[in-house]
Amino acid sequence: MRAKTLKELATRLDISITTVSRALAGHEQIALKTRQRVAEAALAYGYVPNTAARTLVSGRSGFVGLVLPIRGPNLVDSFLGEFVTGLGEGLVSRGSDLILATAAEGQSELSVLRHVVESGRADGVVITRIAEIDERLAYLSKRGFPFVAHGRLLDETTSYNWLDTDGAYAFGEAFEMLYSLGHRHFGLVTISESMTFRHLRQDGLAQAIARRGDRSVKLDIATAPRFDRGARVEATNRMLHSAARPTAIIGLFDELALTVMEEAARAGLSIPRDLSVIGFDNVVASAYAPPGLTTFDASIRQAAREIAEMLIQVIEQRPATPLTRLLRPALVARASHGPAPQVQSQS
Amino acid sequence: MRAKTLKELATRLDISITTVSRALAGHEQIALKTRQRVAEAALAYGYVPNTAARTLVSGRSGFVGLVLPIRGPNLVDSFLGEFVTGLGEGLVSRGSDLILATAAEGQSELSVLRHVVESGRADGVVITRIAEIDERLAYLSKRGFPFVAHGRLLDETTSYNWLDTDGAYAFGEAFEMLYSLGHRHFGLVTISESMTFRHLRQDGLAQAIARRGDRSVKLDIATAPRFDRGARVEATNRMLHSAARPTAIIGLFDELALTVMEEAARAGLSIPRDLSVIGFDNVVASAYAPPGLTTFDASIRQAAREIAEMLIQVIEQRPATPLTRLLRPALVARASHGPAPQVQSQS
DNA sequence: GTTCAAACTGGAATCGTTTTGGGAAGGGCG
DNA sequence: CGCCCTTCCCAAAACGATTCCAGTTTGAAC
Repeated sequence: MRAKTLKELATRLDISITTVSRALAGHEQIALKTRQRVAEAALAYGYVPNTAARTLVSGRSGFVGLVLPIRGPNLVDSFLGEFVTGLGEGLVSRGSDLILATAAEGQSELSVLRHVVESGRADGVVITRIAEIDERLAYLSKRGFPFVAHGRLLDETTSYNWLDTDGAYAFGEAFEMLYSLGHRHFGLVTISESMTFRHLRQDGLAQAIARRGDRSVKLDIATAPRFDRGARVEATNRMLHSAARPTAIIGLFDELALTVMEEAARAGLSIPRDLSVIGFDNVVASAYAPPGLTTFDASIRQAAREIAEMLIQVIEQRPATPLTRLLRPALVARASHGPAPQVQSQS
Repeated sequence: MRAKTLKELATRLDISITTVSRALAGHEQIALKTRQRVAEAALAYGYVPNTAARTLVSGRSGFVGLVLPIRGPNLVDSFLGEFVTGLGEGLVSRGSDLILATAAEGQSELSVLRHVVESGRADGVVITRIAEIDERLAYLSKRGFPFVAHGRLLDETTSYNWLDTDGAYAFGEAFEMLYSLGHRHFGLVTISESMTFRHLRQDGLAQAIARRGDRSVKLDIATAPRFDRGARVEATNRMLHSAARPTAIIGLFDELALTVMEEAARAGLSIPRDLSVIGFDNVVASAYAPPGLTTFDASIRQAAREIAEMLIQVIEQRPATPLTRLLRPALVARASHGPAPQVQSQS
């Protein structure tokens, strides 16, 4: 069965192609009666305009691209799953669809991005997990191609469209809450890659500690590569089994905090009695991992939905000044934090 | 910056458009020297063919569509995350990309599918989670549009391309293993939706029980809607706290089994001492949930990769007889199963 | 009955690529 | 030197929708 064309529909209606096209587009200049007649016929005949032809002439593809970031064991982890869900929701309401482009083995993410852009497959793209020096961002900016970044550069002079969740704020809050619960010895489980969100969050924590000005506060840091689960577990355990174990551990994001909880349980520690754990993101799994992870809600899905809307706006209106949006994450107090245990080695 | 066209490239090279097009496509009839010259120039100039134009004339979009199934709280759950990952991997190696189409609020999955198909956005589609009476399958078959189903109908007379994991086999094996460990009282946590995989797995279990012919074997079934976590937890707890609790519980898929483990832990039961739990799918999380879920490896990612390859084959070659592939899932023995506890009410 | 604007419709060009059906150089052979 | 056969290249016609620039009708006004 061949696809139905505008021409066929026009022949059936004994009307010119032009008129049919206009009628379907709802132009005022076409008589209302004609428009209705055409609309009915199109529906009955099952006509759907050919995307390629439309794209070719209009220059709009109706697609938004997302290049899947460099892979872990799973390209689509819990974060990305929620993110994609939100994007999809945000886009569908505006009539766009999502292209998921994957980098092949040994192919750089940038080259995939470049291909998506240059081939006109998409009208705009979303990039996530911004690195300190982000070549994707640089390329898109220079190219003048519509995009919205989830996250932002440290350098505030470059201007582009972004949406971010205020990690510095959250980590400051986390410290304050734990401090007021009596904690003085903190642990941070983080990643070795230089993503900007890592810096923002860590700086937020460091600044909060500095603000407090209490010399008795100690901070241990455990680092492991983003996708190396083995190394992460090992780093976590080194921290958990060190002579002076922190009484509160903060994970750079939920996955790390969840690992801490698992390993702590394995080591026979009771949470939150022996150890407080706090994460960031509020991934779905965080609610179910016993005893329930206290975390900050980055409302990933909602954020992605907003990103989709921003991007549509950028595509359609090309605003002169960049759109930026900083979301303030809310604390989700579950059961993984509590007062600091009385430790002998400390006052 | 406007996109680069073939014409511009041809002008630069002082060669006709035709020749450039052919040279890039690697036609034999173009002198090797010319081909190389063109290839170099294209690279240097940064030329990338326009997808829309190419699609229009060739009738191939280079896209494969996946309509996201009816939503739970998350469109992209752990299963779908792995599935999408595999699809992406399988497609990229063949030069295709993935379109993720989402159904808008109140829009049926079928209508989205129909739109994707009729508008020529995709050359083929993948459908997953087949229902007993599946209108998507019916539509695509009738329309003669290339597709591959993940899962299959119960009725074996309809013919189409599918790949499935042998759930009946797995559930039979699960029973046999547990039976030989002394279990006689079984529980099954399942869903209320009539997906075919549910029937296949349940039937596999029922048949294995029947084959054994031991009248002392008992099977309790707890049912809850697929996406209603509250109901699922409740159903699980009814089973766990019933007067005669099963000694072994099988989850229709990992997520259900994981819930059983969580609730069992909450109820103070020790796994596998007090209760054996077995799942199906081998989702990533199953390895990390304490004490490690024994499950069957549906190798979702690998399966999706194969589906991608099958679909490409269907698109390119339109084979006369449908491609079908039944994968045999392997048991992944972790720590959630063991010998049946000595219960007083049983021998 | 003519004129003119308003209301509606149509022809043809356009988007960037692939492909069909030739056509012009170059070289070997008689 | 002329003929034919390769080898290499090109002009033009698709593909299906949008849109510019007119062209035709209709109906009211004079």
